[in-house]
Amino acid sequence: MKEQLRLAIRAALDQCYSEESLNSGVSPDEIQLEIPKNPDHGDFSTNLAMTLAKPERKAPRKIAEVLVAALQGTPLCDKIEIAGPGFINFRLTAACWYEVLGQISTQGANYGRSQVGEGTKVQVEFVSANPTGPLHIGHGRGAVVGDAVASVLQAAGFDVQREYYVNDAGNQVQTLGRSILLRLRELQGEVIEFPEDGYQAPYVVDLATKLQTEHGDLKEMIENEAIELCSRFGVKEVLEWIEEDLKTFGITFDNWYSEKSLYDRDMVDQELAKLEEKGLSFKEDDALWLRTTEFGDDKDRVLIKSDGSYTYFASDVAYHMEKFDRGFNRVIDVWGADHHGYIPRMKAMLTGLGHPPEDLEVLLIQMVNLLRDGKPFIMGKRSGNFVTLKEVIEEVGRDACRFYFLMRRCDSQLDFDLELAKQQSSDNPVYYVQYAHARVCSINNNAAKSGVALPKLEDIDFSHLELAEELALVKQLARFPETVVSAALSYEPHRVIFYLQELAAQFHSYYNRYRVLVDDHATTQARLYLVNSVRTVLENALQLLGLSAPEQM
RNA sequence: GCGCCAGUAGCUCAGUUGGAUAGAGCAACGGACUUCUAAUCCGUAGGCCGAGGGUUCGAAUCCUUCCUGGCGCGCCA
Repeated sequence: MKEQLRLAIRAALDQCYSEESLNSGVSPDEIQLEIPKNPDHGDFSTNLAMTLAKPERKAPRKIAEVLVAALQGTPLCDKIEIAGPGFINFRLTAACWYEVLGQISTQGANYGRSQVGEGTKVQVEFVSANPTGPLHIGHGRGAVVGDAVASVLQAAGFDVQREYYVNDAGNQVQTLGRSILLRLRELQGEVIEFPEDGYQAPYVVDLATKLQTEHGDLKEMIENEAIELCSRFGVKEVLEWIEEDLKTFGITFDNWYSEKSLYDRDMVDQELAKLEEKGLSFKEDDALWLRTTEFGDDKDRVLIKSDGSYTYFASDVAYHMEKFDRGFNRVIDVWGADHHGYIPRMKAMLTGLGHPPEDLEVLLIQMVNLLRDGKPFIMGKRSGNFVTLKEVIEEVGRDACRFYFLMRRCDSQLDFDLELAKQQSSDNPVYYVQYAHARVCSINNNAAKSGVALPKLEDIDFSHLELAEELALVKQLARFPETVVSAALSYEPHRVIFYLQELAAQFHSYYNRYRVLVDDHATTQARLYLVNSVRTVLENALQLLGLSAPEQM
């Protein structure tokens, strides 16, 4: 709808130039068309005349007059007006709007999908929590946002892969192994002194218990081998927990990428060699450094320490280089905001390799402050005092939890109060939206009971949808596809949440004021058709965000 | 000290990427169920968009200097 109008405006502009009623010849790449806040200003509005004022050296309103004259006779519009400092306001014909209902019906579950991504290969890497303990609430936020960003990109026509990077090679994994081994000895009656920096949480004891039944007491093994076995066992077990928790949260990955496999395949050395070849790294004080300062970082960074071991950064560099080797045009990383200091060095690395820095987009997820009755929980894996994601989902519910995380922009902090989330669950916005969907289903049931079948497009007489509220609903439905596109291009899935709330509000209001099933058959059919279009869009949007669309509540 | 993010109604947050009179939910107050589900709707009230300066036809939005809160600044992961 918007695009058709845009084409008409461009044609009019060209016409003005060929008639020499305008002379600058300036043709903007994209004609800005916005939906005015004030409905009196029409369905769409453009500032074109104002942007042309300078090159044309004429008053904006004069230019607008010329453009409007050229636009007369377009079948799309009822009314074209010049307003304010030089806006041109368009009101589209009702017939034009009702075409949207036809589109929704023919496209069904695909309504809202588009091809603006043109199949560009995008990878979204998210969660990627260390496999040393269960996911907590902060991971949950990153998980939901990453998943929703991936979904929204898919809907906009990008070719998306979801990946989880498993840090199964570092010191943390060693620490987990040592912790398990100590707990194992403790189980066998030894008195041990558990170190400060070990994992103190009770789940480590669970892991030790399970290991004992599967592998025995490990008394025959030498210490290093025992730790290695404990590490591998722990990582495997914890990853299963993580995968399971994410699954109950509705999240699955296309690929689990092991850091250890990078070393096993010698990838780290190979990628580092490429950097050396390009003169991007250098040796100093027995260590190997990456020259990131040349590309905007404030310090050069160590890849290989003077003792010969690799830094975490080394495998990260290799990992990201390999992402592009795998053919992704764009790579999106979802990180906790506490890692923001790593962005400059990662971008520097890519720039050095000749990639534009925009090829890597890092979404920073701000912290979640978990509260209960207004009191903060102290988080921290080692202290053992944390609430797992699993517990939160069980307590608050999957849909409410996802909705809550998606409601705010990811770069603002979030207070998550468990008691509040539960207490407010009856007027939690997620139920508000889902209720709208359930209500349409209920109308359908009642229609069926009184023998009214769901009408087909060709049976509808749209002249029976003459109420202002009905037209407004159709306009809101028409906005869904562009909402998805803007959410995708800006990596902001919360836009879809706000869209859903607006659509549900409009529907509830309409529902309260008018009846769908009335005596007049033609009106009933038209309204039934309209509310089912609403239902389709609600369902598509909910599904896009991994939320359920219940038929009754 | 340097850097990143945030600061909008009493609270939690939106604000179409620079547009017209700054919006919603919760909380407060007043109304609406013999009619398709009241998990709903209608109405009232609530603002120095953290502060100052700048950019232009036009700023909550852009540039700058401060203030407040959070998070980073290792040959840790």
